[in-house]
Amino acid sequence: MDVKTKARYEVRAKIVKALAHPTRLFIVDQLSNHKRRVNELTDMIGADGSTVSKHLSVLRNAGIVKDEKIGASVYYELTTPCVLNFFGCIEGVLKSNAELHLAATEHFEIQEIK
Amino acid sequence: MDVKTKARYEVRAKIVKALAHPTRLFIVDQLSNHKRRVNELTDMIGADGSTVSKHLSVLRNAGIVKDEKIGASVYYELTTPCVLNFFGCIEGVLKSNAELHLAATEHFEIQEIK
DNA sequence: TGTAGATATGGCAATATAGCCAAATAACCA
DNA sequence: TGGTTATTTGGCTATATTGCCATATCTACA
Repeated sequence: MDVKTKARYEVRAKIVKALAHPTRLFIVDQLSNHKRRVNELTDMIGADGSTVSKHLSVLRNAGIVKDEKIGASVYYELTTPCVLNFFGCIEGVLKSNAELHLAATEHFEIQEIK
Repeated sequence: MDVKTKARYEVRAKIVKALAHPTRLFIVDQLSNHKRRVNELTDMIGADGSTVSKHLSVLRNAGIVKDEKIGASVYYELTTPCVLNFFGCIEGVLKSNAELHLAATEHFEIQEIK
């Protein structure tokens, strides 16, 4: 893999990596409809404020969310609704996994009966 | 976030995490058209065979690829073409990042001229 | 059977990530 | 100004991930 190709995949991996955490997926999901204050997100998540703040900065560095300061609060919103497509993609994989698992289970049962 | 919701996001994060590496994105891309032998992938990637094998097992554990042994070789293929949608999603974020960056640059230049 | 080729696994060191606490910064208001 | 709230940052430890080497496993085939 040449240097240029490698760089290409690294840029893309950075974005995927930013989404690769349950809390950050939750945040993206919550931002799909409304802007939210850090505070609101912290309450929903139930983690330390500093932890949530760091997750938000990972998302911001990847360009997935942007922030806007209003008064003492900081509001976060999705940079582009595109990311929501990720959820559809994930569901697709989950669905196919479920089907495979079901098939495997059925196969196992048939073997048991034999 | 209650236990059930948390579990829900953890399952999804596991799949995203499996894709969150440049080499693994490359592999998925390569598998989008053909099945490939481990050997072929190793040659294309230019890493140690054991390294590639471990990346493949990460993808397999997440249900993203499946393997089939034919003779002495193991062929890998995508479990579902769904994952290819990920690339479209990523490009969407990259595009929006590029636009933001452009806008930020323009804004900076205007300020400089003032 | 023995040897070669293809793949997977165990183990290890380097590095990255996560989450908490404490402290810094910023905005608001009495 | 001083206190209060909202958010971020620094620092630390625990844990996870990566990638290489050496080694094991499996298949083919001489």
